[in-house]
Amino acid sequence: MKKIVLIDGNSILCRAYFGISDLTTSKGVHTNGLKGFLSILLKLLDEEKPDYLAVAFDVYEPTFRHLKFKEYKAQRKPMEEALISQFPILHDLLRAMGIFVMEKGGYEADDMIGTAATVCSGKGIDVTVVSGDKDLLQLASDRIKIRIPITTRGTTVIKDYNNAEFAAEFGLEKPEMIIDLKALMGDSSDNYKGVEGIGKVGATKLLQEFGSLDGIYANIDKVKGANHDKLVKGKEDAYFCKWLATIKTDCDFELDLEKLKMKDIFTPEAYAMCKELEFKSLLGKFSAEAREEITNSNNVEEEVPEPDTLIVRNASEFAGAFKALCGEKGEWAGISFAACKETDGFSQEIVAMAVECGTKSYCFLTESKNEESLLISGVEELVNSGKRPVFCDIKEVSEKFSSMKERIADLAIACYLLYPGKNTYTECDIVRDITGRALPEVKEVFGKLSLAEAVLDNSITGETSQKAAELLGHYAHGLLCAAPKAMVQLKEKDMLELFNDVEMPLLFDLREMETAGIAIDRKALLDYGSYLNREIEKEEKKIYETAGCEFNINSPKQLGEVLFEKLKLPGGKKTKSGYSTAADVLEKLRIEDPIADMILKYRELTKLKGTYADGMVGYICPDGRIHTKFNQTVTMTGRLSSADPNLQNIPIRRESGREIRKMFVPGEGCCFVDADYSQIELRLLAHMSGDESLIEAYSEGKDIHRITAAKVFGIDPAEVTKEMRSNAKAVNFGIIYGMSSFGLGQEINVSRKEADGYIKQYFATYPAIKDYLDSLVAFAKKNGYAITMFKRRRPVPDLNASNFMVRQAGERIAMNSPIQGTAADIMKIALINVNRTLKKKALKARILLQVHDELLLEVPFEETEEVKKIVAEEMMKAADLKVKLEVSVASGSDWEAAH
DNA sequence: AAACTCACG
DNA sequence: ACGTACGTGAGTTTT
Repeated sequence: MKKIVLIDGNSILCRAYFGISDLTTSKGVHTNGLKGFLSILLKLLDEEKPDYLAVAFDVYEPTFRHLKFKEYKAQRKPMEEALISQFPILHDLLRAMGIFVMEKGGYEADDMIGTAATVCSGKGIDVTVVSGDKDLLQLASDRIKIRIPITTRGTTVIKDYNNAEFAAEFGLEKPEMIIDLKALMGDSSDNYKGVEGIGKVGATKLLQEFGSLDGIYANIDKVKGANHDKLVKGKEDAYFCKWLATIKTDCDFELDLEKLKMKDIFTPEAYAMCKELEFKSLLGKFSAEAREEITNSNNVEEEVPEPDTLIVRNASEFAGAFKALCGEKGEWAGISFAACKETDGFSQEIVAMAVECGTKSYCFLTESKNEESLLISGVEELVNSGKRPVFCDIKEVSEKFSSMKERIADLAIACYLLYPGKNTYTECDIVRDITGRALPEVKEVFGKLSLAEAVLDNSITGETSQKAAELLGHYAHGLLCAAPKAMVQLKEKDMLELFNDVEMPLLFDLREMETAGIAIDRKALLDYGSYLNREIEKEEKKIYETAGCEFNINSPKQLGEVLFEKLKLPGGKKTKSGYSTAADVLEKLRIEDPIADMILKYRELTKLKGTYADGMVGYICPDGRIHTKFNQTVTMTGRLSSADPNLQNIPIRRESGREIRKMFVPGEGCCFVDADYSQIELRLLAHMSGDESLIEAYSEGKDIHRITAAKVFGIDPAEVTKEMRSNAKAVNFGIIYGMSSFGLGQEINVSRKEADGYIKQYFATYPAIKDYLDSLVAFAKKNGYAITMFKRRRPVPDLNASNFMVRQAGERIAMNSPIQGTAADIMKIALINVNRTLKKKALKARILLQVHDELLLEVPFEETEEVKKIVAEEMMKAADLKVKLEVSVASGSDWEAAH
């Protein structure tokens, strides 16, 4: 049996466009709709594996049904430019993929699909029609399946309809009855009203009784009550809408199935377009041949001619090469390198390094540790001759270059400041974003091999390492070209200080923290792990008994079935693939069934064991310490992130979890000093909004949540109850998050309306805050980005989006980012200054961790008091605000005790 | 690879 | 009628 897929191009592109938040290439081409379209297309092809494929588009002509309806044109909003611009690109992309595009002047996509579907099903071909429009459902039959993708939260689920499924959803017998349904109820998205006063429910009832529109009017006397008059009055509209909604199945065009035959869509042309559109995740799907053809035909114009990279394998020639580089003109030395992991688990060894200055380019390949140090001193020489080395992502080897840290620029970080929110900051990304030049990714050239592995490849021909050296040369060249441009862009955006005085120095401090690592009590961890194991087994047994069956509690799918089907507990669908079993749902089920508590307990225990007890053990290095990575180019707001393992989410809120925290311990002869900002974000809100009453509350050292509660509830601070205070606290948090009444209500378990009252009261109490938050949204709307006190920017998408949800999300981002981001800036400054002071005073204390508003240090006992003072002071004076930045400092013999 | 859940600020 | 707090990373299951 042959199979054909017919796609309604207009409708799917529009759906994708409105379903996915704005996305542009580095050149500003909008691609969100295209991306969504492609992901739907690929998913479909994967599922359907059709023999034939066509995508239909409208070609607008005045003969179109909907245009004949006068109001259509008048009331329908014009399509946005960002959407319109994606149509021609989609056409090109489909052609590049060898996919047949169906379009013919005077025909709507609907009608061509209707016709093609009818013709094909007549020929005994299975038909799948894909559209975002439910009108198409009228075509459904046993041989014609309609699939409607629904994009929510950036992801797409495809809903299928054949005869039976249609009946189940609409309560109507035959799919073609949707025409009459629409005739009666109208279609708001296409802006026609049908019979006034009759909606979905009424229309369905009428059709169930009379079978069709004709049936209703033939028996109009049998219709009683208000509906009778409505129907009589709206008869003309109804038949007009019926005509509008009816899809033609007899268009006059030839369907040449030969042209619709599926071929390989991953062509070289498609590869070129995907690359241009920066659909990186897609590139991997193309074969090597498809990629090859295009890289060869890819000749970009060069501003600076790229010198050939000379490969230097002989250590005795290293010095001469560096000397030659020193003699070149220009401020910058572009440097790319390949490094491989050492056995200690956190160091790296540089095995190859390409350096380009002016017109000379060398790639040094090392054979021993000794040669690595020759490279470092070579770079030092370059710096001494006045050059500034420019790297991409130097942090993990930065300690090797610490003698010249003031001169180094890391373009990965520059690029992060200029374009935060990108997934990666590889040489290729940076060079493309800053200079527009395309370079191949390591992955594209070497596949699974890392760059260092390619360098070290010792096959007889040496071809692989040769290739790696050349690639490094290209990267060094790209960095050299990009460096001055990046600096200009930073200057234009007033971020040079942030770059030079905060982010660049910080990188070296972060590396010191990573290198220091933190000691953990391995035995205690293992003991706790086995204790947890016993508890988990107990809880597991109880759950199986209560449920009356054994199942995988970790599987939300199975758990959902047990809770909501077997045990019939109340709770509807919440996620797209079934029931939600998240903590807040289970929380509400506690009164219904004790199993909810058991599952919560089980989750708590397994989380502790899996992620923390067992999880941490796997990260302990030979030195007995855990060396996390502090990522500096990940978050949208300017915060750091921690990974491998994440030490910024070690439990603290619950007693059982605090046990884990107790196992983080100081090294020999040391204690921990822990310092954290108290309510830094709220204090920043007070400062940045300039709200007098909030500033005053802080300067008088008052309990801010209590004060807020008193003001919001209009009572004396002394009368504030525990519950009122905790609700006010939630309001204060909500403000920082750009709160909605729904979200607040959810959080503190009151109705949306009640929450709305709190918010109104809050803003009445602190009017300057309302004005300030509005001004943040206005700023972002005007400029397209949010900004922190220290000039860090974050693009804010979609403040003009037509989709209400998307727009609201944008507003929350506009309000939250300056606050969260400024707090992050201040902590970074504090961290740098603390470390600087420790070194100046030749103290042995070391910073180990940063947890957003907290610093954890390992301090020799004798330094404790001095370090406590230094940390508190440096943190407090990291920024000069209208309110004092309060810092609480403590010391202790484990992390829990010190906090 | 994506979805879900949950740990932290 | 929609379906919601801001910012992360990791482990498990499902596709």
